[in-house]
Amino acid sequence: MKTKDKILKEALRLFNERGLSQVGVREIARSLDISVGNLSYHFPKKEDLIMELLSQIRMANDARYEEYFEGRASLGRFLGTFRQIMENQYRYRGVFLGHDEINQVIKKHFDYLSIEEKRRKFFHRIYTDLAKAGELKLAEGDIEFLISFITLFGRFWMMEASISFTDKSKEEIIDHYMGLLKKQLGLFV
Amino acid sequence: MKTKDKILKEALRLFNERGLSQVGVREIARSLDISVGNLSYHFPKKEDLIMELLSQIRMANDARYEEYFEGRASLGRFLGTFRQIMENQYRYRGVFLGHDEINQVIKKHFDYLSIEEKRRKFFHRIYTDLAKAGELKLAEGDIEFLISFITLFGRFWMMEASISFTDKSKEEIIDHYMGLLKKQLGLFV
DNA sequence: CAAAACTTAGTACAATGTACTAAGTTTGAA
DNA sequence: TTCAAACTTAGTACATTGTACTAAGTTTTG
Repeated sequence: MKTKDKILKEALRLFNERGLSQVGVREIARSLDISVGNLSYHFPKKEDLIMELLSQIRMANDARYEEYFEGRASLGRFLGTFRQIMENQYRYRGVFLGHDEINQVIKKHFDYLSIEEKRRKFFHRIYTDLAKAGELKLAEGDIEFLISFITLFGRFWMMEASISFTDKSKEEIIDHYMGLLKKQLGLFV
Repeated sequence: MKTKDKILKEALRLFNERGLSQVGVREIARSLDISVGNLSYHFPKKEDLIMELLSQIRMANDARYEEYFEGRASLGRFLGTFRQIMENQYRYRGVFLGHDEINQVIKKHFDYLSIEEKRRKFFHRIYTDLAKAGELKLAEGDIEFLISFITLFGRFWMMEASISFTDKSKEEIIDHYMGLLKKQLGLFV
């Protein structure tokens, strides 16, 4: 294997282990028994390394989608494709994960599992009450689904916004995401 | 205002401006015209500062939820509460945002808006085809909703997993999130 | 009034990303 | 085979970062 590929492979391994920001170029070089100068020859900046990994993900994902479009449209096929995408993302998880100080700080200082537990109970109560009051019609499993939805949603809507809506105002952004939440809950009215 | 509060306020302002990892303790001190030693007296570690801000968010949010629980259960009231939560999160967005190298790298090197556009068209086609094939029953606005959902979902399921499911295997994690996606799409079958 | 709380300026250290040099080695095309 | 390009090495250097400490002052408060 070419040194360049070795670097990419080992870097991804280390990123998956500890996260993007926790792995320095010196460590990647040390782990491969090559010099920093060598690594620097192939990837002058850490960014270049990350970019290469990102390109690999994109190419792999694009290939999956193209495969999908070649066949007939079916829910089963789509779900299969999406699962492959997820597997692929997981393979490169280090590129996406652990690069955030914040979650590390939270995990270090808060009893995060109990916060999670509390949050679940919170929403469970909210949805149960709404069902009792006749505001929502919830079947078996719906509550768990809605809890998962709002957990993911509440945690990441703002990151999503910072990526997708760079030029929108606070009000527009919040309106947009409130619209999503309303629509989602509206499916159970 | 006490110095401690001044520090918190200015730190948040800078974090909101450029993101957690882009603002150093020296800059916060300089910006306030106080010494690093002084800042260090109040917050020995940057983490301590972040923790304080996080606590403020939590307290504010908890207060909103408690208010909600004091009144009667209604969808409208819940949505109102959630909007307040979102406003609050937005106020502290710097603590959550921009702390990730990855999005900065992506935005710097890729034409991100066109990728976004392409992704939307991708999913638009997928859902339209599925509707035509009779696999999904989609009314006005449903497609936009599903696109927004899968965009958020596909981007953040893994981060969510890294927070919520620390002990689960890859297969279990992917199964769980595939379950959510199936359930969501199942609502339109 | 005295102690506690606060503030200052300054130093220090290890780690990081980045950048460069001068020298060798390997490899592939003419 | 030859020779230039591609690759690899070890080492140096620099600015920036989080973190930690000191010794000295000032302000606040019980």
